[in-house]
Amino acid sequence: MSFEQLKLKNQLCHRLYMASNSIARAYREPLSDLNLTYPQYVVMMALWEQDEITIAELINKTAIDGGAMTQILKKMSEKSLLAVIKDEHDKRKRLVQLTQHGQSLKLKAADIPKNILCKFDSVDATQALQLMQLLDLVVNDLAD
Amino acid sequence: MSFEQLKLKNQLCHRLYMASNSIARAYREPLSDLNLTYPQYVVMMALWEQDEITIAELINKTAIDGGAMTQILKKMSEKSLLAVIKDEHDKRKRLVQLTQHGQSLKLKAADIPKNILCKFDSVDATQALQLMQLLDLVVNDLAD
DNA sequence: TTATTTTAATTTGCATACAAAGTATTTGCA
DNA sequence: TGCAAATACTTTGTATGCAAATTAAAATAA
Repeated sequence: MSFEQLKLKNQLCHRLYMASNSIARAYREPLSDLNLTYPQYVVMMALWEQDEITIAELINKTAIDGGAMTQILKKMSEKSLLAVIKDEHDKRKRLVQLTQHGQSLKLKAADIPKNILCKFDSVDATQALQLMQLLDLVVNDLAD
Repeated sequence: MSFEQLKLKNQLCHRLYMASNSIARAYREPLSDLNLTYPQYVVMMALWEQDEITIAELINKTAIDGGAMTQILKKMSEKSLLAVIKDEHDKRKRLVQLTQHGQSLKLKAADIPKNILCKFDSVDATQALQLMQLLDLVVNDLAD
């Protein structure tokens, strides 16, 4: 039996694994200038879009695991990028708030997406969009 | 300034991050029956295709990090799925060899791909193929 | 109101990623 | 031949990703 379905070349998941790792690796260098890891950068992007949201909302926006989020926020807090403050209305919740420093970093980050995209010689804008749409289908089908 | 390029909805990388995590999570349950993690399953698939290859070749096929590979092989060796043996021709190299148990697991794994694919209600075979081709472009563009 | 359930976070233990440093061999070149 | 450079791995330290257990507080039911 050939077991075609078990060959690596036919594995969508393995492609995603490689692509996700490759692209995250590509971000490492530009992000190291900002002293951010990729998940930390994702948190920053979420907060630049909407500041002062609960941890649960941040988890929802970023799809970062809750247990990891606690650690990530702790480290980012130590770097004075943000502060985690209590929600007076609901003491179970905590709000995440960018510091001045965290807000100002947005300007320095503005060029990063362009610097990553220029590494794609074989993928044009149309294909990138198509790729994102297909990935959305995958994520939605696997949600819950 | 709107900084459209920094919004999460426009990030290819974040899509890949979510999709890769989602699909790896989907594999957890079926793989737990085989007592395998996803990266371990990738190693098994590589070895089912070609047994008795060097660690370097295994790293090349799977795109798993070298440092991680050492640990993964150690755990898999402890589970008697494979053995890491010396290459007599080049003492720097080590060969990875499936055990009988490791080989026989292929039969039990044969149904896994089908069980994952059936979770995709919105992605047909054509789209899955297209997605894999686009991911290959991304990986190739980012290689080295 | 009190007990039960649900929600929001944190903690813990295990398994990778990854960069960088270290070790053992082998190659290649002067 | 002898030694620097390249290879093949392993080790170490940091940062997640994830499931499961735990803690605290709010919501809901009896």
